[in-house]
Amino acid sequence: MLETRRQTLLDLIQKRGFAALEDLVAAVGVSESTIRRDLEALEQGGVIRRTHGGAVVGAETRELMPAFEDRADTAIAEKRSIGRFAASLVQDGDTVLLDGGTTTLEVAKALVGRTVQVVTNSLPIAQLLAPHKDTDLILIGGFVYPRTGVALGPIAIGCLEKIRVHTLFMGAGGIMADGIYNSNLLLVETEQAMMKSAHQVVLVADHTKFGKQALTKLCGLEKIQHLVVDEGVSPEDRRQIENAGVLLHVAPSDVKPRLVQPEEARNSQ
Amino acid sequence: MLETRRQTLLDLIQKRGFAALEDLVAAVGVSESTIRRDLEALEQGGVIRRTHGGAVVGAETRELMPAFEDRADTAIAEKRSIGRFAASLVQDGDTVLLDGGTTTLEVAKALVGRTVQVVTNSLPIAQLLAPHKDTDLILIGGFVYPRTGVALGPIAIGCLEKIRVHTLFMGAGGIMADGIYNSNLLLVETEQAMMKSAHQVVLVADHTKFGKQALTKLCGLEKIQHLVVDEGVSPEDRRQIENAGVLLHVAPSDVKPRLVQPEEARNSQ
DNA sequence: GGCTTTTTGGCCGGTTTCAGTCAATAGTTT
DNA sequence: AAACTATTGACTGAAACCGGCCAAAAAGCC
Repeated sequence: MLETRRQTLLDLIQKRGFAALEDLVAAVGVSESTIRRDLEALEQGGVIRRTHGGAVVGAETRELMPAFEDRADTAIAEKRSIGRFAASLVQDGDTVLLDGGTTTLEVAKALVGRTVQVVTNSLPIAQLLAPHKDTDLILIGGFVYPRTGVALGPIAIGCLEKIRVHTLFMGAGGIMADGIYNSNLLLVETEQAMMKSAHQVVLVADHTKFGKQALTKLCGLEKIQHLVVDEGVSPEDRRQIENAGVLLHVAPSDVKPRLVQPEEARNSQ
Repeated sequence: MLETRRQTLLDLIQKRGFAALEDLVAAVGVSESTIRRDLEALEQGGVIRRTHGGAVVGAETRELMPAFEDRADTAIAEKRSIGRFAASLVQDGDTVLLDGGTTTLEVAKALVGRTVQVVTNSLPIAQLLAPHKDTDLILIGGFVYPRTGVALGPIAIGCLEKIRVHTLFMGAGGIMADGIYNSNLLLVETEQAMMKSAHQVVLVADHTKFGKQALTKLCGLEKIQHLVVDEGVSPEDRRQIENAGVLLHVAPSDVKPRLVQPEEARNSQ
C-alpha cells in the first residue's frame, strides 16, 4: 500500500515534471505529513528532487534523458538565430532532411508547427517534432550514438537510399577552404548518404566552426548550395565561401524575440 | 540585454526542468526581484510555470513532448510488474527487439542499466535507453505515428529485414482464442515483420486485453512462445492460452519494489 | 545637458512551507 | 489476545517565499 502510493506519486511527478505538495495530497488523499515523508524517501532514492512546495523529476530522469542536449552551451544564441533563418528558407509542404546536432536542432525548433515533412536521424529532433500533427515525421533508423543521440551506420544508410528530399540541413564539425569536416567516420558516411538523397544542401554552422579541421573530410564546398552562418564570421571567411560558389546567408542576431514584453505582461492580467 | 537574460533563464529552466529562484539569481547575477519579474513575464508568455521557490517548464514543452506517454493510466501497476518479469527473461548480452506500447515501455524501464542490445521502433523507449552506455541501442526508422511515437511502414519493414534478434517483446491490442489482434494495419504489418526477425516471441499483455478483438488480426497463438500477464487473468483464459501451447508466465503483483525504505532513508543521512 | 521612461534593487507585511515532535491508529508477531 | 512495530495525522516554531511598494540607477529621447 505504501509502495503503491509512492509509485503513484512518482508517476505523477514524472508525468507532470513538477507536482505541488498540494496536488499530491489531493491525488492520493493522505495527509500532508505523509506526502512529505514519501517525498523524503523518494529523494533519498534519487529519483526525484524536492523543492519548496513540491517535487520535480530527479537527476536520473533529467540528466540522463536529454544528455545529448546538455553541452549545447557554446554559441547558443548564434545557433538559435541561424536556426530561425534556416527555417525561413523552408516553404510549407516542403520535404526536409535534418541532420543531427545542436544547430540543426535549432532549425527543428524553428520549424515546430509548420506543415512540412521532416526526415531525421536525430533522436532529440524526433522527440521534439513527434507530437506535432502538422509535421509529418519520418525517422531514420540505425545504431544510436549515445553521446549525441543520432542514428548512424549501415541501417541508416539503407534507410536513406529509399528516401528523396528537397532540402538537407546539415551541421558540420569544421569548415576549411577546401571543404567540410566532421569528427566521426560513421557520422560522415551517414551524412554523405544524406547528401545523395537531397536535391539541395544547406549547411548550418556558427562562426566557431570556421578554420576548424576535424578528423574526417565530409565533402568539398562545391557540394553544398547554401550556408547559413551568424554575424560573427570574418569578411575573409565570407569571401572564401562565396568564391567557392556557395550562397552565403548571414542570420541577423537581433531576430525578434517573440516573448511577451514586461509591460504587456503586467497589463494583460 | 533584458531579453538575453530571459532567454538564459528560460534555457536554464528548460534544461534542468526546474530551477530555484536562488539558482537563477546565482546564474545571471541580478537581484531576486528582477528574477521574479522575469519569471512573471515568462509565465505570461506561457513557456514556464511558476512554483513556490522557482519555476518549471510549462505546458508547451511538457504536454507536447511526451504526449504518447500520457494516457498510460490503465492498469499501470500491472504493466509495471509484467515489465519487471519480462525483463527477467532476458540474459545479459542478449539481443532483444522491443515493440512500441506502454507495456513494452515498462519492459524497457526494467532493462535500464542491463548490458543488452536493444532494437526498437519506439521513440519513448529509444529516448529512455539512449543515454545508457551499457545498452546498445538500434533504432528502427519509419513514418512516426504521432499518437504513440512508433516508427512504422515500409521503411521500418525494410530496416527489420536486415536485422535478426533473439527475443521480441511485443504488445497487443487484444487477445482472443484464435489469435492476437491490434488496431492499426500499418502497425500490424510492422509487427509481422518484427516476428520474422526474431527467434522467439514474447507477448506482454495485461488482463484487460483478454477477450478484446481489435481491427486487424496480427497472428495466431501458435506463432508466439511466451506470454507474460498479470494476476488478473481468469483461469479459463489461462487454460485457453496454455492449451494453445504458449508458455504462460504470471507476473507477481508484489515484485520487490526497489525503493529506499523510509527508515533506511532517514537513517542513511 | 536635462527630462522622461524603463529597469533594477532593497524592504516589509503577510502567507506558505518546512522540519521535528508526539499521540493515535493499523498491522504484525508472539 | 496481547505486545510490539510501522505508519499516519495533527500541531508548532522557525524559516522561506511572495507580492507590492518606493527610491535609485540606467537607458532612451528631445
